[in-house]
Amino acid sequence: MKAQLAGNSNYDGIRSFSNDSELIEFRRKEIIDKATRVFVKNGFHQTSMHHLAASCGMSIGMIYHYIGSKQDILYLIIKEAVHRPNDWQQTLEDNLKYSSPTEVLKYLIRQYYTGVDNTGDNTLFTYQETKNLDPEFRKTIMKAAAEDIKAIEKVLWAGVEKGEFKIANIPLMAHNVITLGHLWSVRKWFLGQVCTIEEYIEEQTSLILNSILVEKP
Amino acid sequence: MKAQLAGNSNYDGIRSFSNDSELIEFRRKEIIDKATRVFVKNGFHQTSMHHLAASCGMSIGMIYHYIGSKQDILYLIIKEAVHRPNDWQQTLEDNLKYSSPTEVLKYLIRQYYTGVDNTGDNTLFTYQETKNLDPEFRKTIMKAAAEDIKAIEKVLWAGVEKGEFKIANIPLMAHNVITLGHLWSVRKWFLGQVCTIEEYIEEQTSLILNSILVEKP
Amino acid sequence: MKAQLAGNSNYDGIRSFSNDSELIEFRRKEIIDKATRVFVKNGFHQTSMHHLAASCGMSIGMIYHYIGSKQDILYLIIKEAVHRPNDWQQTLEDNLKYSSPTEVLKYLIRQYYTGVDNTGDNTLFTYQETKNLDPEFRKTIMKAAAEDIKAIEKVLWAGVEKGEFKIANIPLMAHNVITLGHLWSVRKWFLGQVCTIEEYIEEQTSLILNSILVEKP
Amino acid sequence: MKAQLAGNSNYDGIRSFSNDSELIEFRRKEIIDKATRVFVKNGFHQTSMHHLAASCGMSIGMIYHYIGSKQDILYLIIKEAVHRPNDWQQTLEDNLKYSSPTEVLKYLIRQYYTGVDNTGDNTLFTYQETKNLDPEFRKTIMKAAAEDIKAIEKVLWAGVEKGEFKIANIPLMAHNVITLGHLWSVRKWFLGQVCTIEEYIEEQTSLILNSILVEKP
DNA sequence: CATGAATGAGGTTTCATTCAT
DNA sequence: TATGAATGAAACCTCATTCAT
Repeated sequence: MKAQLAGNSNYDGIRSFSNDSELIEFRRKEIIDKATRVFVKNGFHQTSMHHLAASCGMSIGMIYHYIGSKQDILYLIIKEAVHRPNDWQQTLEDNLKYSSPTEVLKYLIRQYYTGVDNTGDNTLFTYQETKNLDPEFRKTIMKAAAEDIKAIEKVLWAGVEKGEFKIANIPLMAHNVITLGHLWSVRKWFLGQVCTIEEYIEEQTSLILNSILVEKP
Repeated sequence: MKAQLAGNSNYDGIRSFSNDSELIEFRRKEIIDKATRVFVKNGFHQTSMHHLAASCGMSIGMIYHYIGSKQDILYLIIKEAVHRPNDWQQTLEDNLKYSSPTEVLKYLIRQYYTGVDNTGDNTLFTYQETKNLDPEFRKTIMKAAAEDIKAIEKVLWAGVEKGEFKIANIPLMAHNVITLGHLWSVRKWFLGQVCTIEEYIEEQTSLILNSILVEKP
Repeated sequence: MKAQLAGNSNYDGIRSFSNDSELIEFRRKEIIDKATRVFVKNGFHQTSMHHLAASCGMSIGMIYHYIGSKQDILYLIIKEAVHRPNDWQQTLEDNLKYSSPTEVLKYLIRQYYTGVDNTGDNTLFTYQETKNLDPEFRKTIMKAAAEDIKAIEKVLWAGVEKGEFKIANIPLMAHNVITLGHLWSVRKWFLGQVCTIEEYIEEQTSLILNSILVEKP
Repeated sequence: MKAQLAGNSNYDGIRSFSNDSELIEFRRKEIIDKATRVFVKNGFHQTSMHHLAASCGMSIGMIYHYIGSKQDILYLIIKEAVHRPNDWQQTLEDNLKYSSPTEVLKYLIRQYYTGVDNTGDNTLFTYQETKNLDPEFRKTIMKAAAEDIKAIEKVLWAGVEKGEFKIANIPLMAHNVITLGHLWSVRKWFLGQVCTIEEYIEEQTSLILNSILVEKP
């Protein structure tokens, strides 16, 4: 394994001084995980790299071996938060073949809301800090967010076509499905007092279905 | 030995160097109004006092005559944003005497959502920056937010008692009423593409009513 | 004198946070003067802003009120070093009307070399640090340097036209006139041991005249 | 208690971790050659060891096996640049026995200037970076530079003694011979536009001879 | 009352050098 | 012998706040 223009490589669009992509991925995961916790707790701007390094149990220099800038960390955190719940999109098509849109929607809501609950405060963080990203990064994030909504729209369309749903504004309703999930994270400080995540999923599912089902339950 | 440390009074919990409370209120309003616009546009941390002073058409020194710190400005902005839509709370009791809960709820939703729309990006700002407040300030803000929900709960209770509504979890539903209003501000970047504020109010009103009305429309 | 978009102004192509152009000029002169001495002594990269501020008897923040970056200081120093000896260019045309090119050339050499001697180590500094400038700045400096040579070319041309001089390559000879002046500064560590500036001027003048005069002295 | 601190020998005044002097010399040559190119292009301070290692096709650790510090590399580069054109000094004595001082001087100028042209930007680099050396190193370099001038002085003296030359200040004239050679490198950006190295040698040779020859050509 | 020049601690980031592998 | 991950001091620069005028 020769020359390779050592150092100053570029992994996943973000500068690194290592060429060992496995190590990069490993260290970045470490950094992102810790940074998420610290940033969510104290805020992005309030957390200094000094403090972050201490929290990571790394030296400052080490962080900058695997990451280009503080901004990049923010980007990676938000990107992960936005992309993680997307896994369900892949199985969506399959599900629609074998189950009724109503069942698929119920299933998706449960999957997505559970995902949001599991990511802890990441979703809240995304809501709060996306605006601090460079425009280019912000665009990427918003596109990813729009895709979530697109996926829900597909299910709603399927339901309308099969005569199960009646919906005035499909994109708006899809948006409601997604953002009512986010709200669990954003307003946990209040909602946690009035219900569990299970109850929340139940209630919000019925809120939505009540509004779109042709044959009311 | 001088008589007294000149200025340095305390108005509304925030330091000022003036003793003329009318002037303090006047200047603070000026500052808050301009600061809201600038902070919402550029973010709290990204805006320097230098930039803020320029945007206010004031000197830095002048701002510090009427305000104790940059944090104080943030607090005053958020306090205003949270309190402004609360006006409707006062007329709520009266309305319930003369109209059906359904009508009152419809009216409140329209009032509240229109208020959110009018405050521009303030609601979004509050979502993003509340965490930057000192804990003491943050508590005050969250209490005010909880009061909004309490007010909606009253209407829902009234509806349940009169047999118009059937609601599994009243606080959760009240929360939905309020936060679906906030979403218009927080997700305007997406929602603005699929509907107007009028349509949004209509759709969300029917979403909620569909779910709670005993006699479906 | 109203608004004026306080702060963050731009004076002479370089950022400043003051709007008082007289003060800017005064402070910048202070900074440049001290910085020249320190940079010449210790080198540009070896001198920290901390050290520079101490040498200026200012705080770091104060320097950054009147200057955009460390680079800007370098630029201003070099610009001054290049522009200062240029004063003679203006009187050049007049001189050529009333005196013989030979006399004018003698006079110019004396003026220019004396100027170089007076600027102390600035010329040396310019030779050493121009490459550290941003390309844009470097271009400006090199253009200014080329103008010096152009001015000397004029005199040589006049001499050739009047039949006083015979020169194979005028730009090269003009270049020699200028750079032999610079050499006094660049190699003072050696030349200072073998002659005074007066003798240097005398010897180099005769070196040049010997080579170009049609009637050898 | 280990036998000896492994490696850590000292070759040519500069630390190395190897004891194989042939290998040291081989590696150092590699390093110096590449470093010269990179430092000349980007500047000493602007080039990181990271970048240098990449340019050398070596690891950082390997460089530090054969060299004590970044400074040491600078010293070795400059030392080489100063010493390389010195080869002619050895044949100088012989030449003076069989040829006239005028011919020897002509020959030396051609040799020296051609040498400067061949070393590319090394001479310029030496001009710019010598000051960055530690005082001790700098002294060594300046002594070597003074020797060049001494060598030229010998030829001039010989010419004066034989009645071929008439020179007011021999060290100054010797200095001119050398530094007019350096100028080709330092001011190539300008001179390259007005003549070739061949023309430059011709013109400068006649500039000098015109001034010192007793019998003008 | 009003100004904005001045401060300097603390922010992010770089990079020469070391050392475990 | 050879590597490059890891370190952390120190660099440049920002900005909330003060205070003399």
